[in-house]
Amino acid sequence: MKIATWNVNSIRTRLPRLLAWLERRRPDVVCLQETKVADDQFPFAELAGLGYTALVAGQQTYNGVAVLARAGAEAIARRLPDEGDDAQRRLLVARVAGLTVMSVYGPNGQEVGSDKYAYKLDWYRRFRAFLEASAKPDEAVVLCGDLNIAPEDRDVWDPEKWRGQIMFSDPERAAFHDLIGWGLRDSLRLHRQEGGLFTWWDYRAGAFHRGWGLRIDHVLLTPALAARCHSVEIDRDERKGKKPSDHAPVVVTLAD
DNA sequence: ATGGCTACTCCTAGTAGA
Repeated sequence: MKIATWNVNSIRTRLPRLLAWLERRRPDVVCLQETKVADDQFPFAELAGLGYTALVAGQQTYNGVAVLARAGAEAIARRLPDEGDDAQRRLLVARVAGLTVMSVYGPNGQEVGSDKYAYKLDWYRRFRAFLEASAKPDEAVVLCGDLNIAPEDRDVWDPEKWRGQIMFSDPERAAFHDLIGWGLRDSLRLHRQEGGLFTWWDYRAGAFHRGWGLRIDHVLLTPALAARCHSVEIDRDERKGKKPSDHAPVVVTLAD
């Protein structure tokens, strides 16, 4: 079983690449972030053409998450419990093939010390409480998404330059480790220990070409699923070519 | 070559991303 996560940075702009990638990769479940589209404009028909049903929690212009599945899928939650109808769409929880799948788009935070940074830390506090209230570590839970946090020095192209900056500040890293502490494993680190494994590269200054990346997109697994995790791949090729997202997909393979 | 931002909007300038 293949489970993937990809921040597509607009599903409408990325649709040709997304469809080609789905045809080639054939993942069973895909968590998408930054779809940037209202639910009534989501490209359901194009995805159905490849055999995928889509659950969506979208909004116009900003944010927006989705779960694509080749099997039947049921939405469990589309926002945090304390949020209203006007909430930023950053969370979709689904039941798919006996798994609880969470597509998460963590807030960016803009700059350490800003209002958005405070929102980011508060969002993670509230998400952590939701996780604890709605799931158990001995269940089959897959937390996928663009968390906008690089957990460790080896996840950043230049740790000294990034230390204390947005996505790499100590409180953000603590928020990530607090998720791990609930009972999740960082799937990539089950298999790969080296640095330089990045999932995001800035569009500017030829960052991809120069290897200036961060690992901020993650697939976290509860122990029962970690034991079934064969491999984790970052599809760097999706960052190449015409009109790429600034994020690459991450694909996890689980034994059946 | 993997290339020097991109995508959005009550759209041509301002905001957000990370």
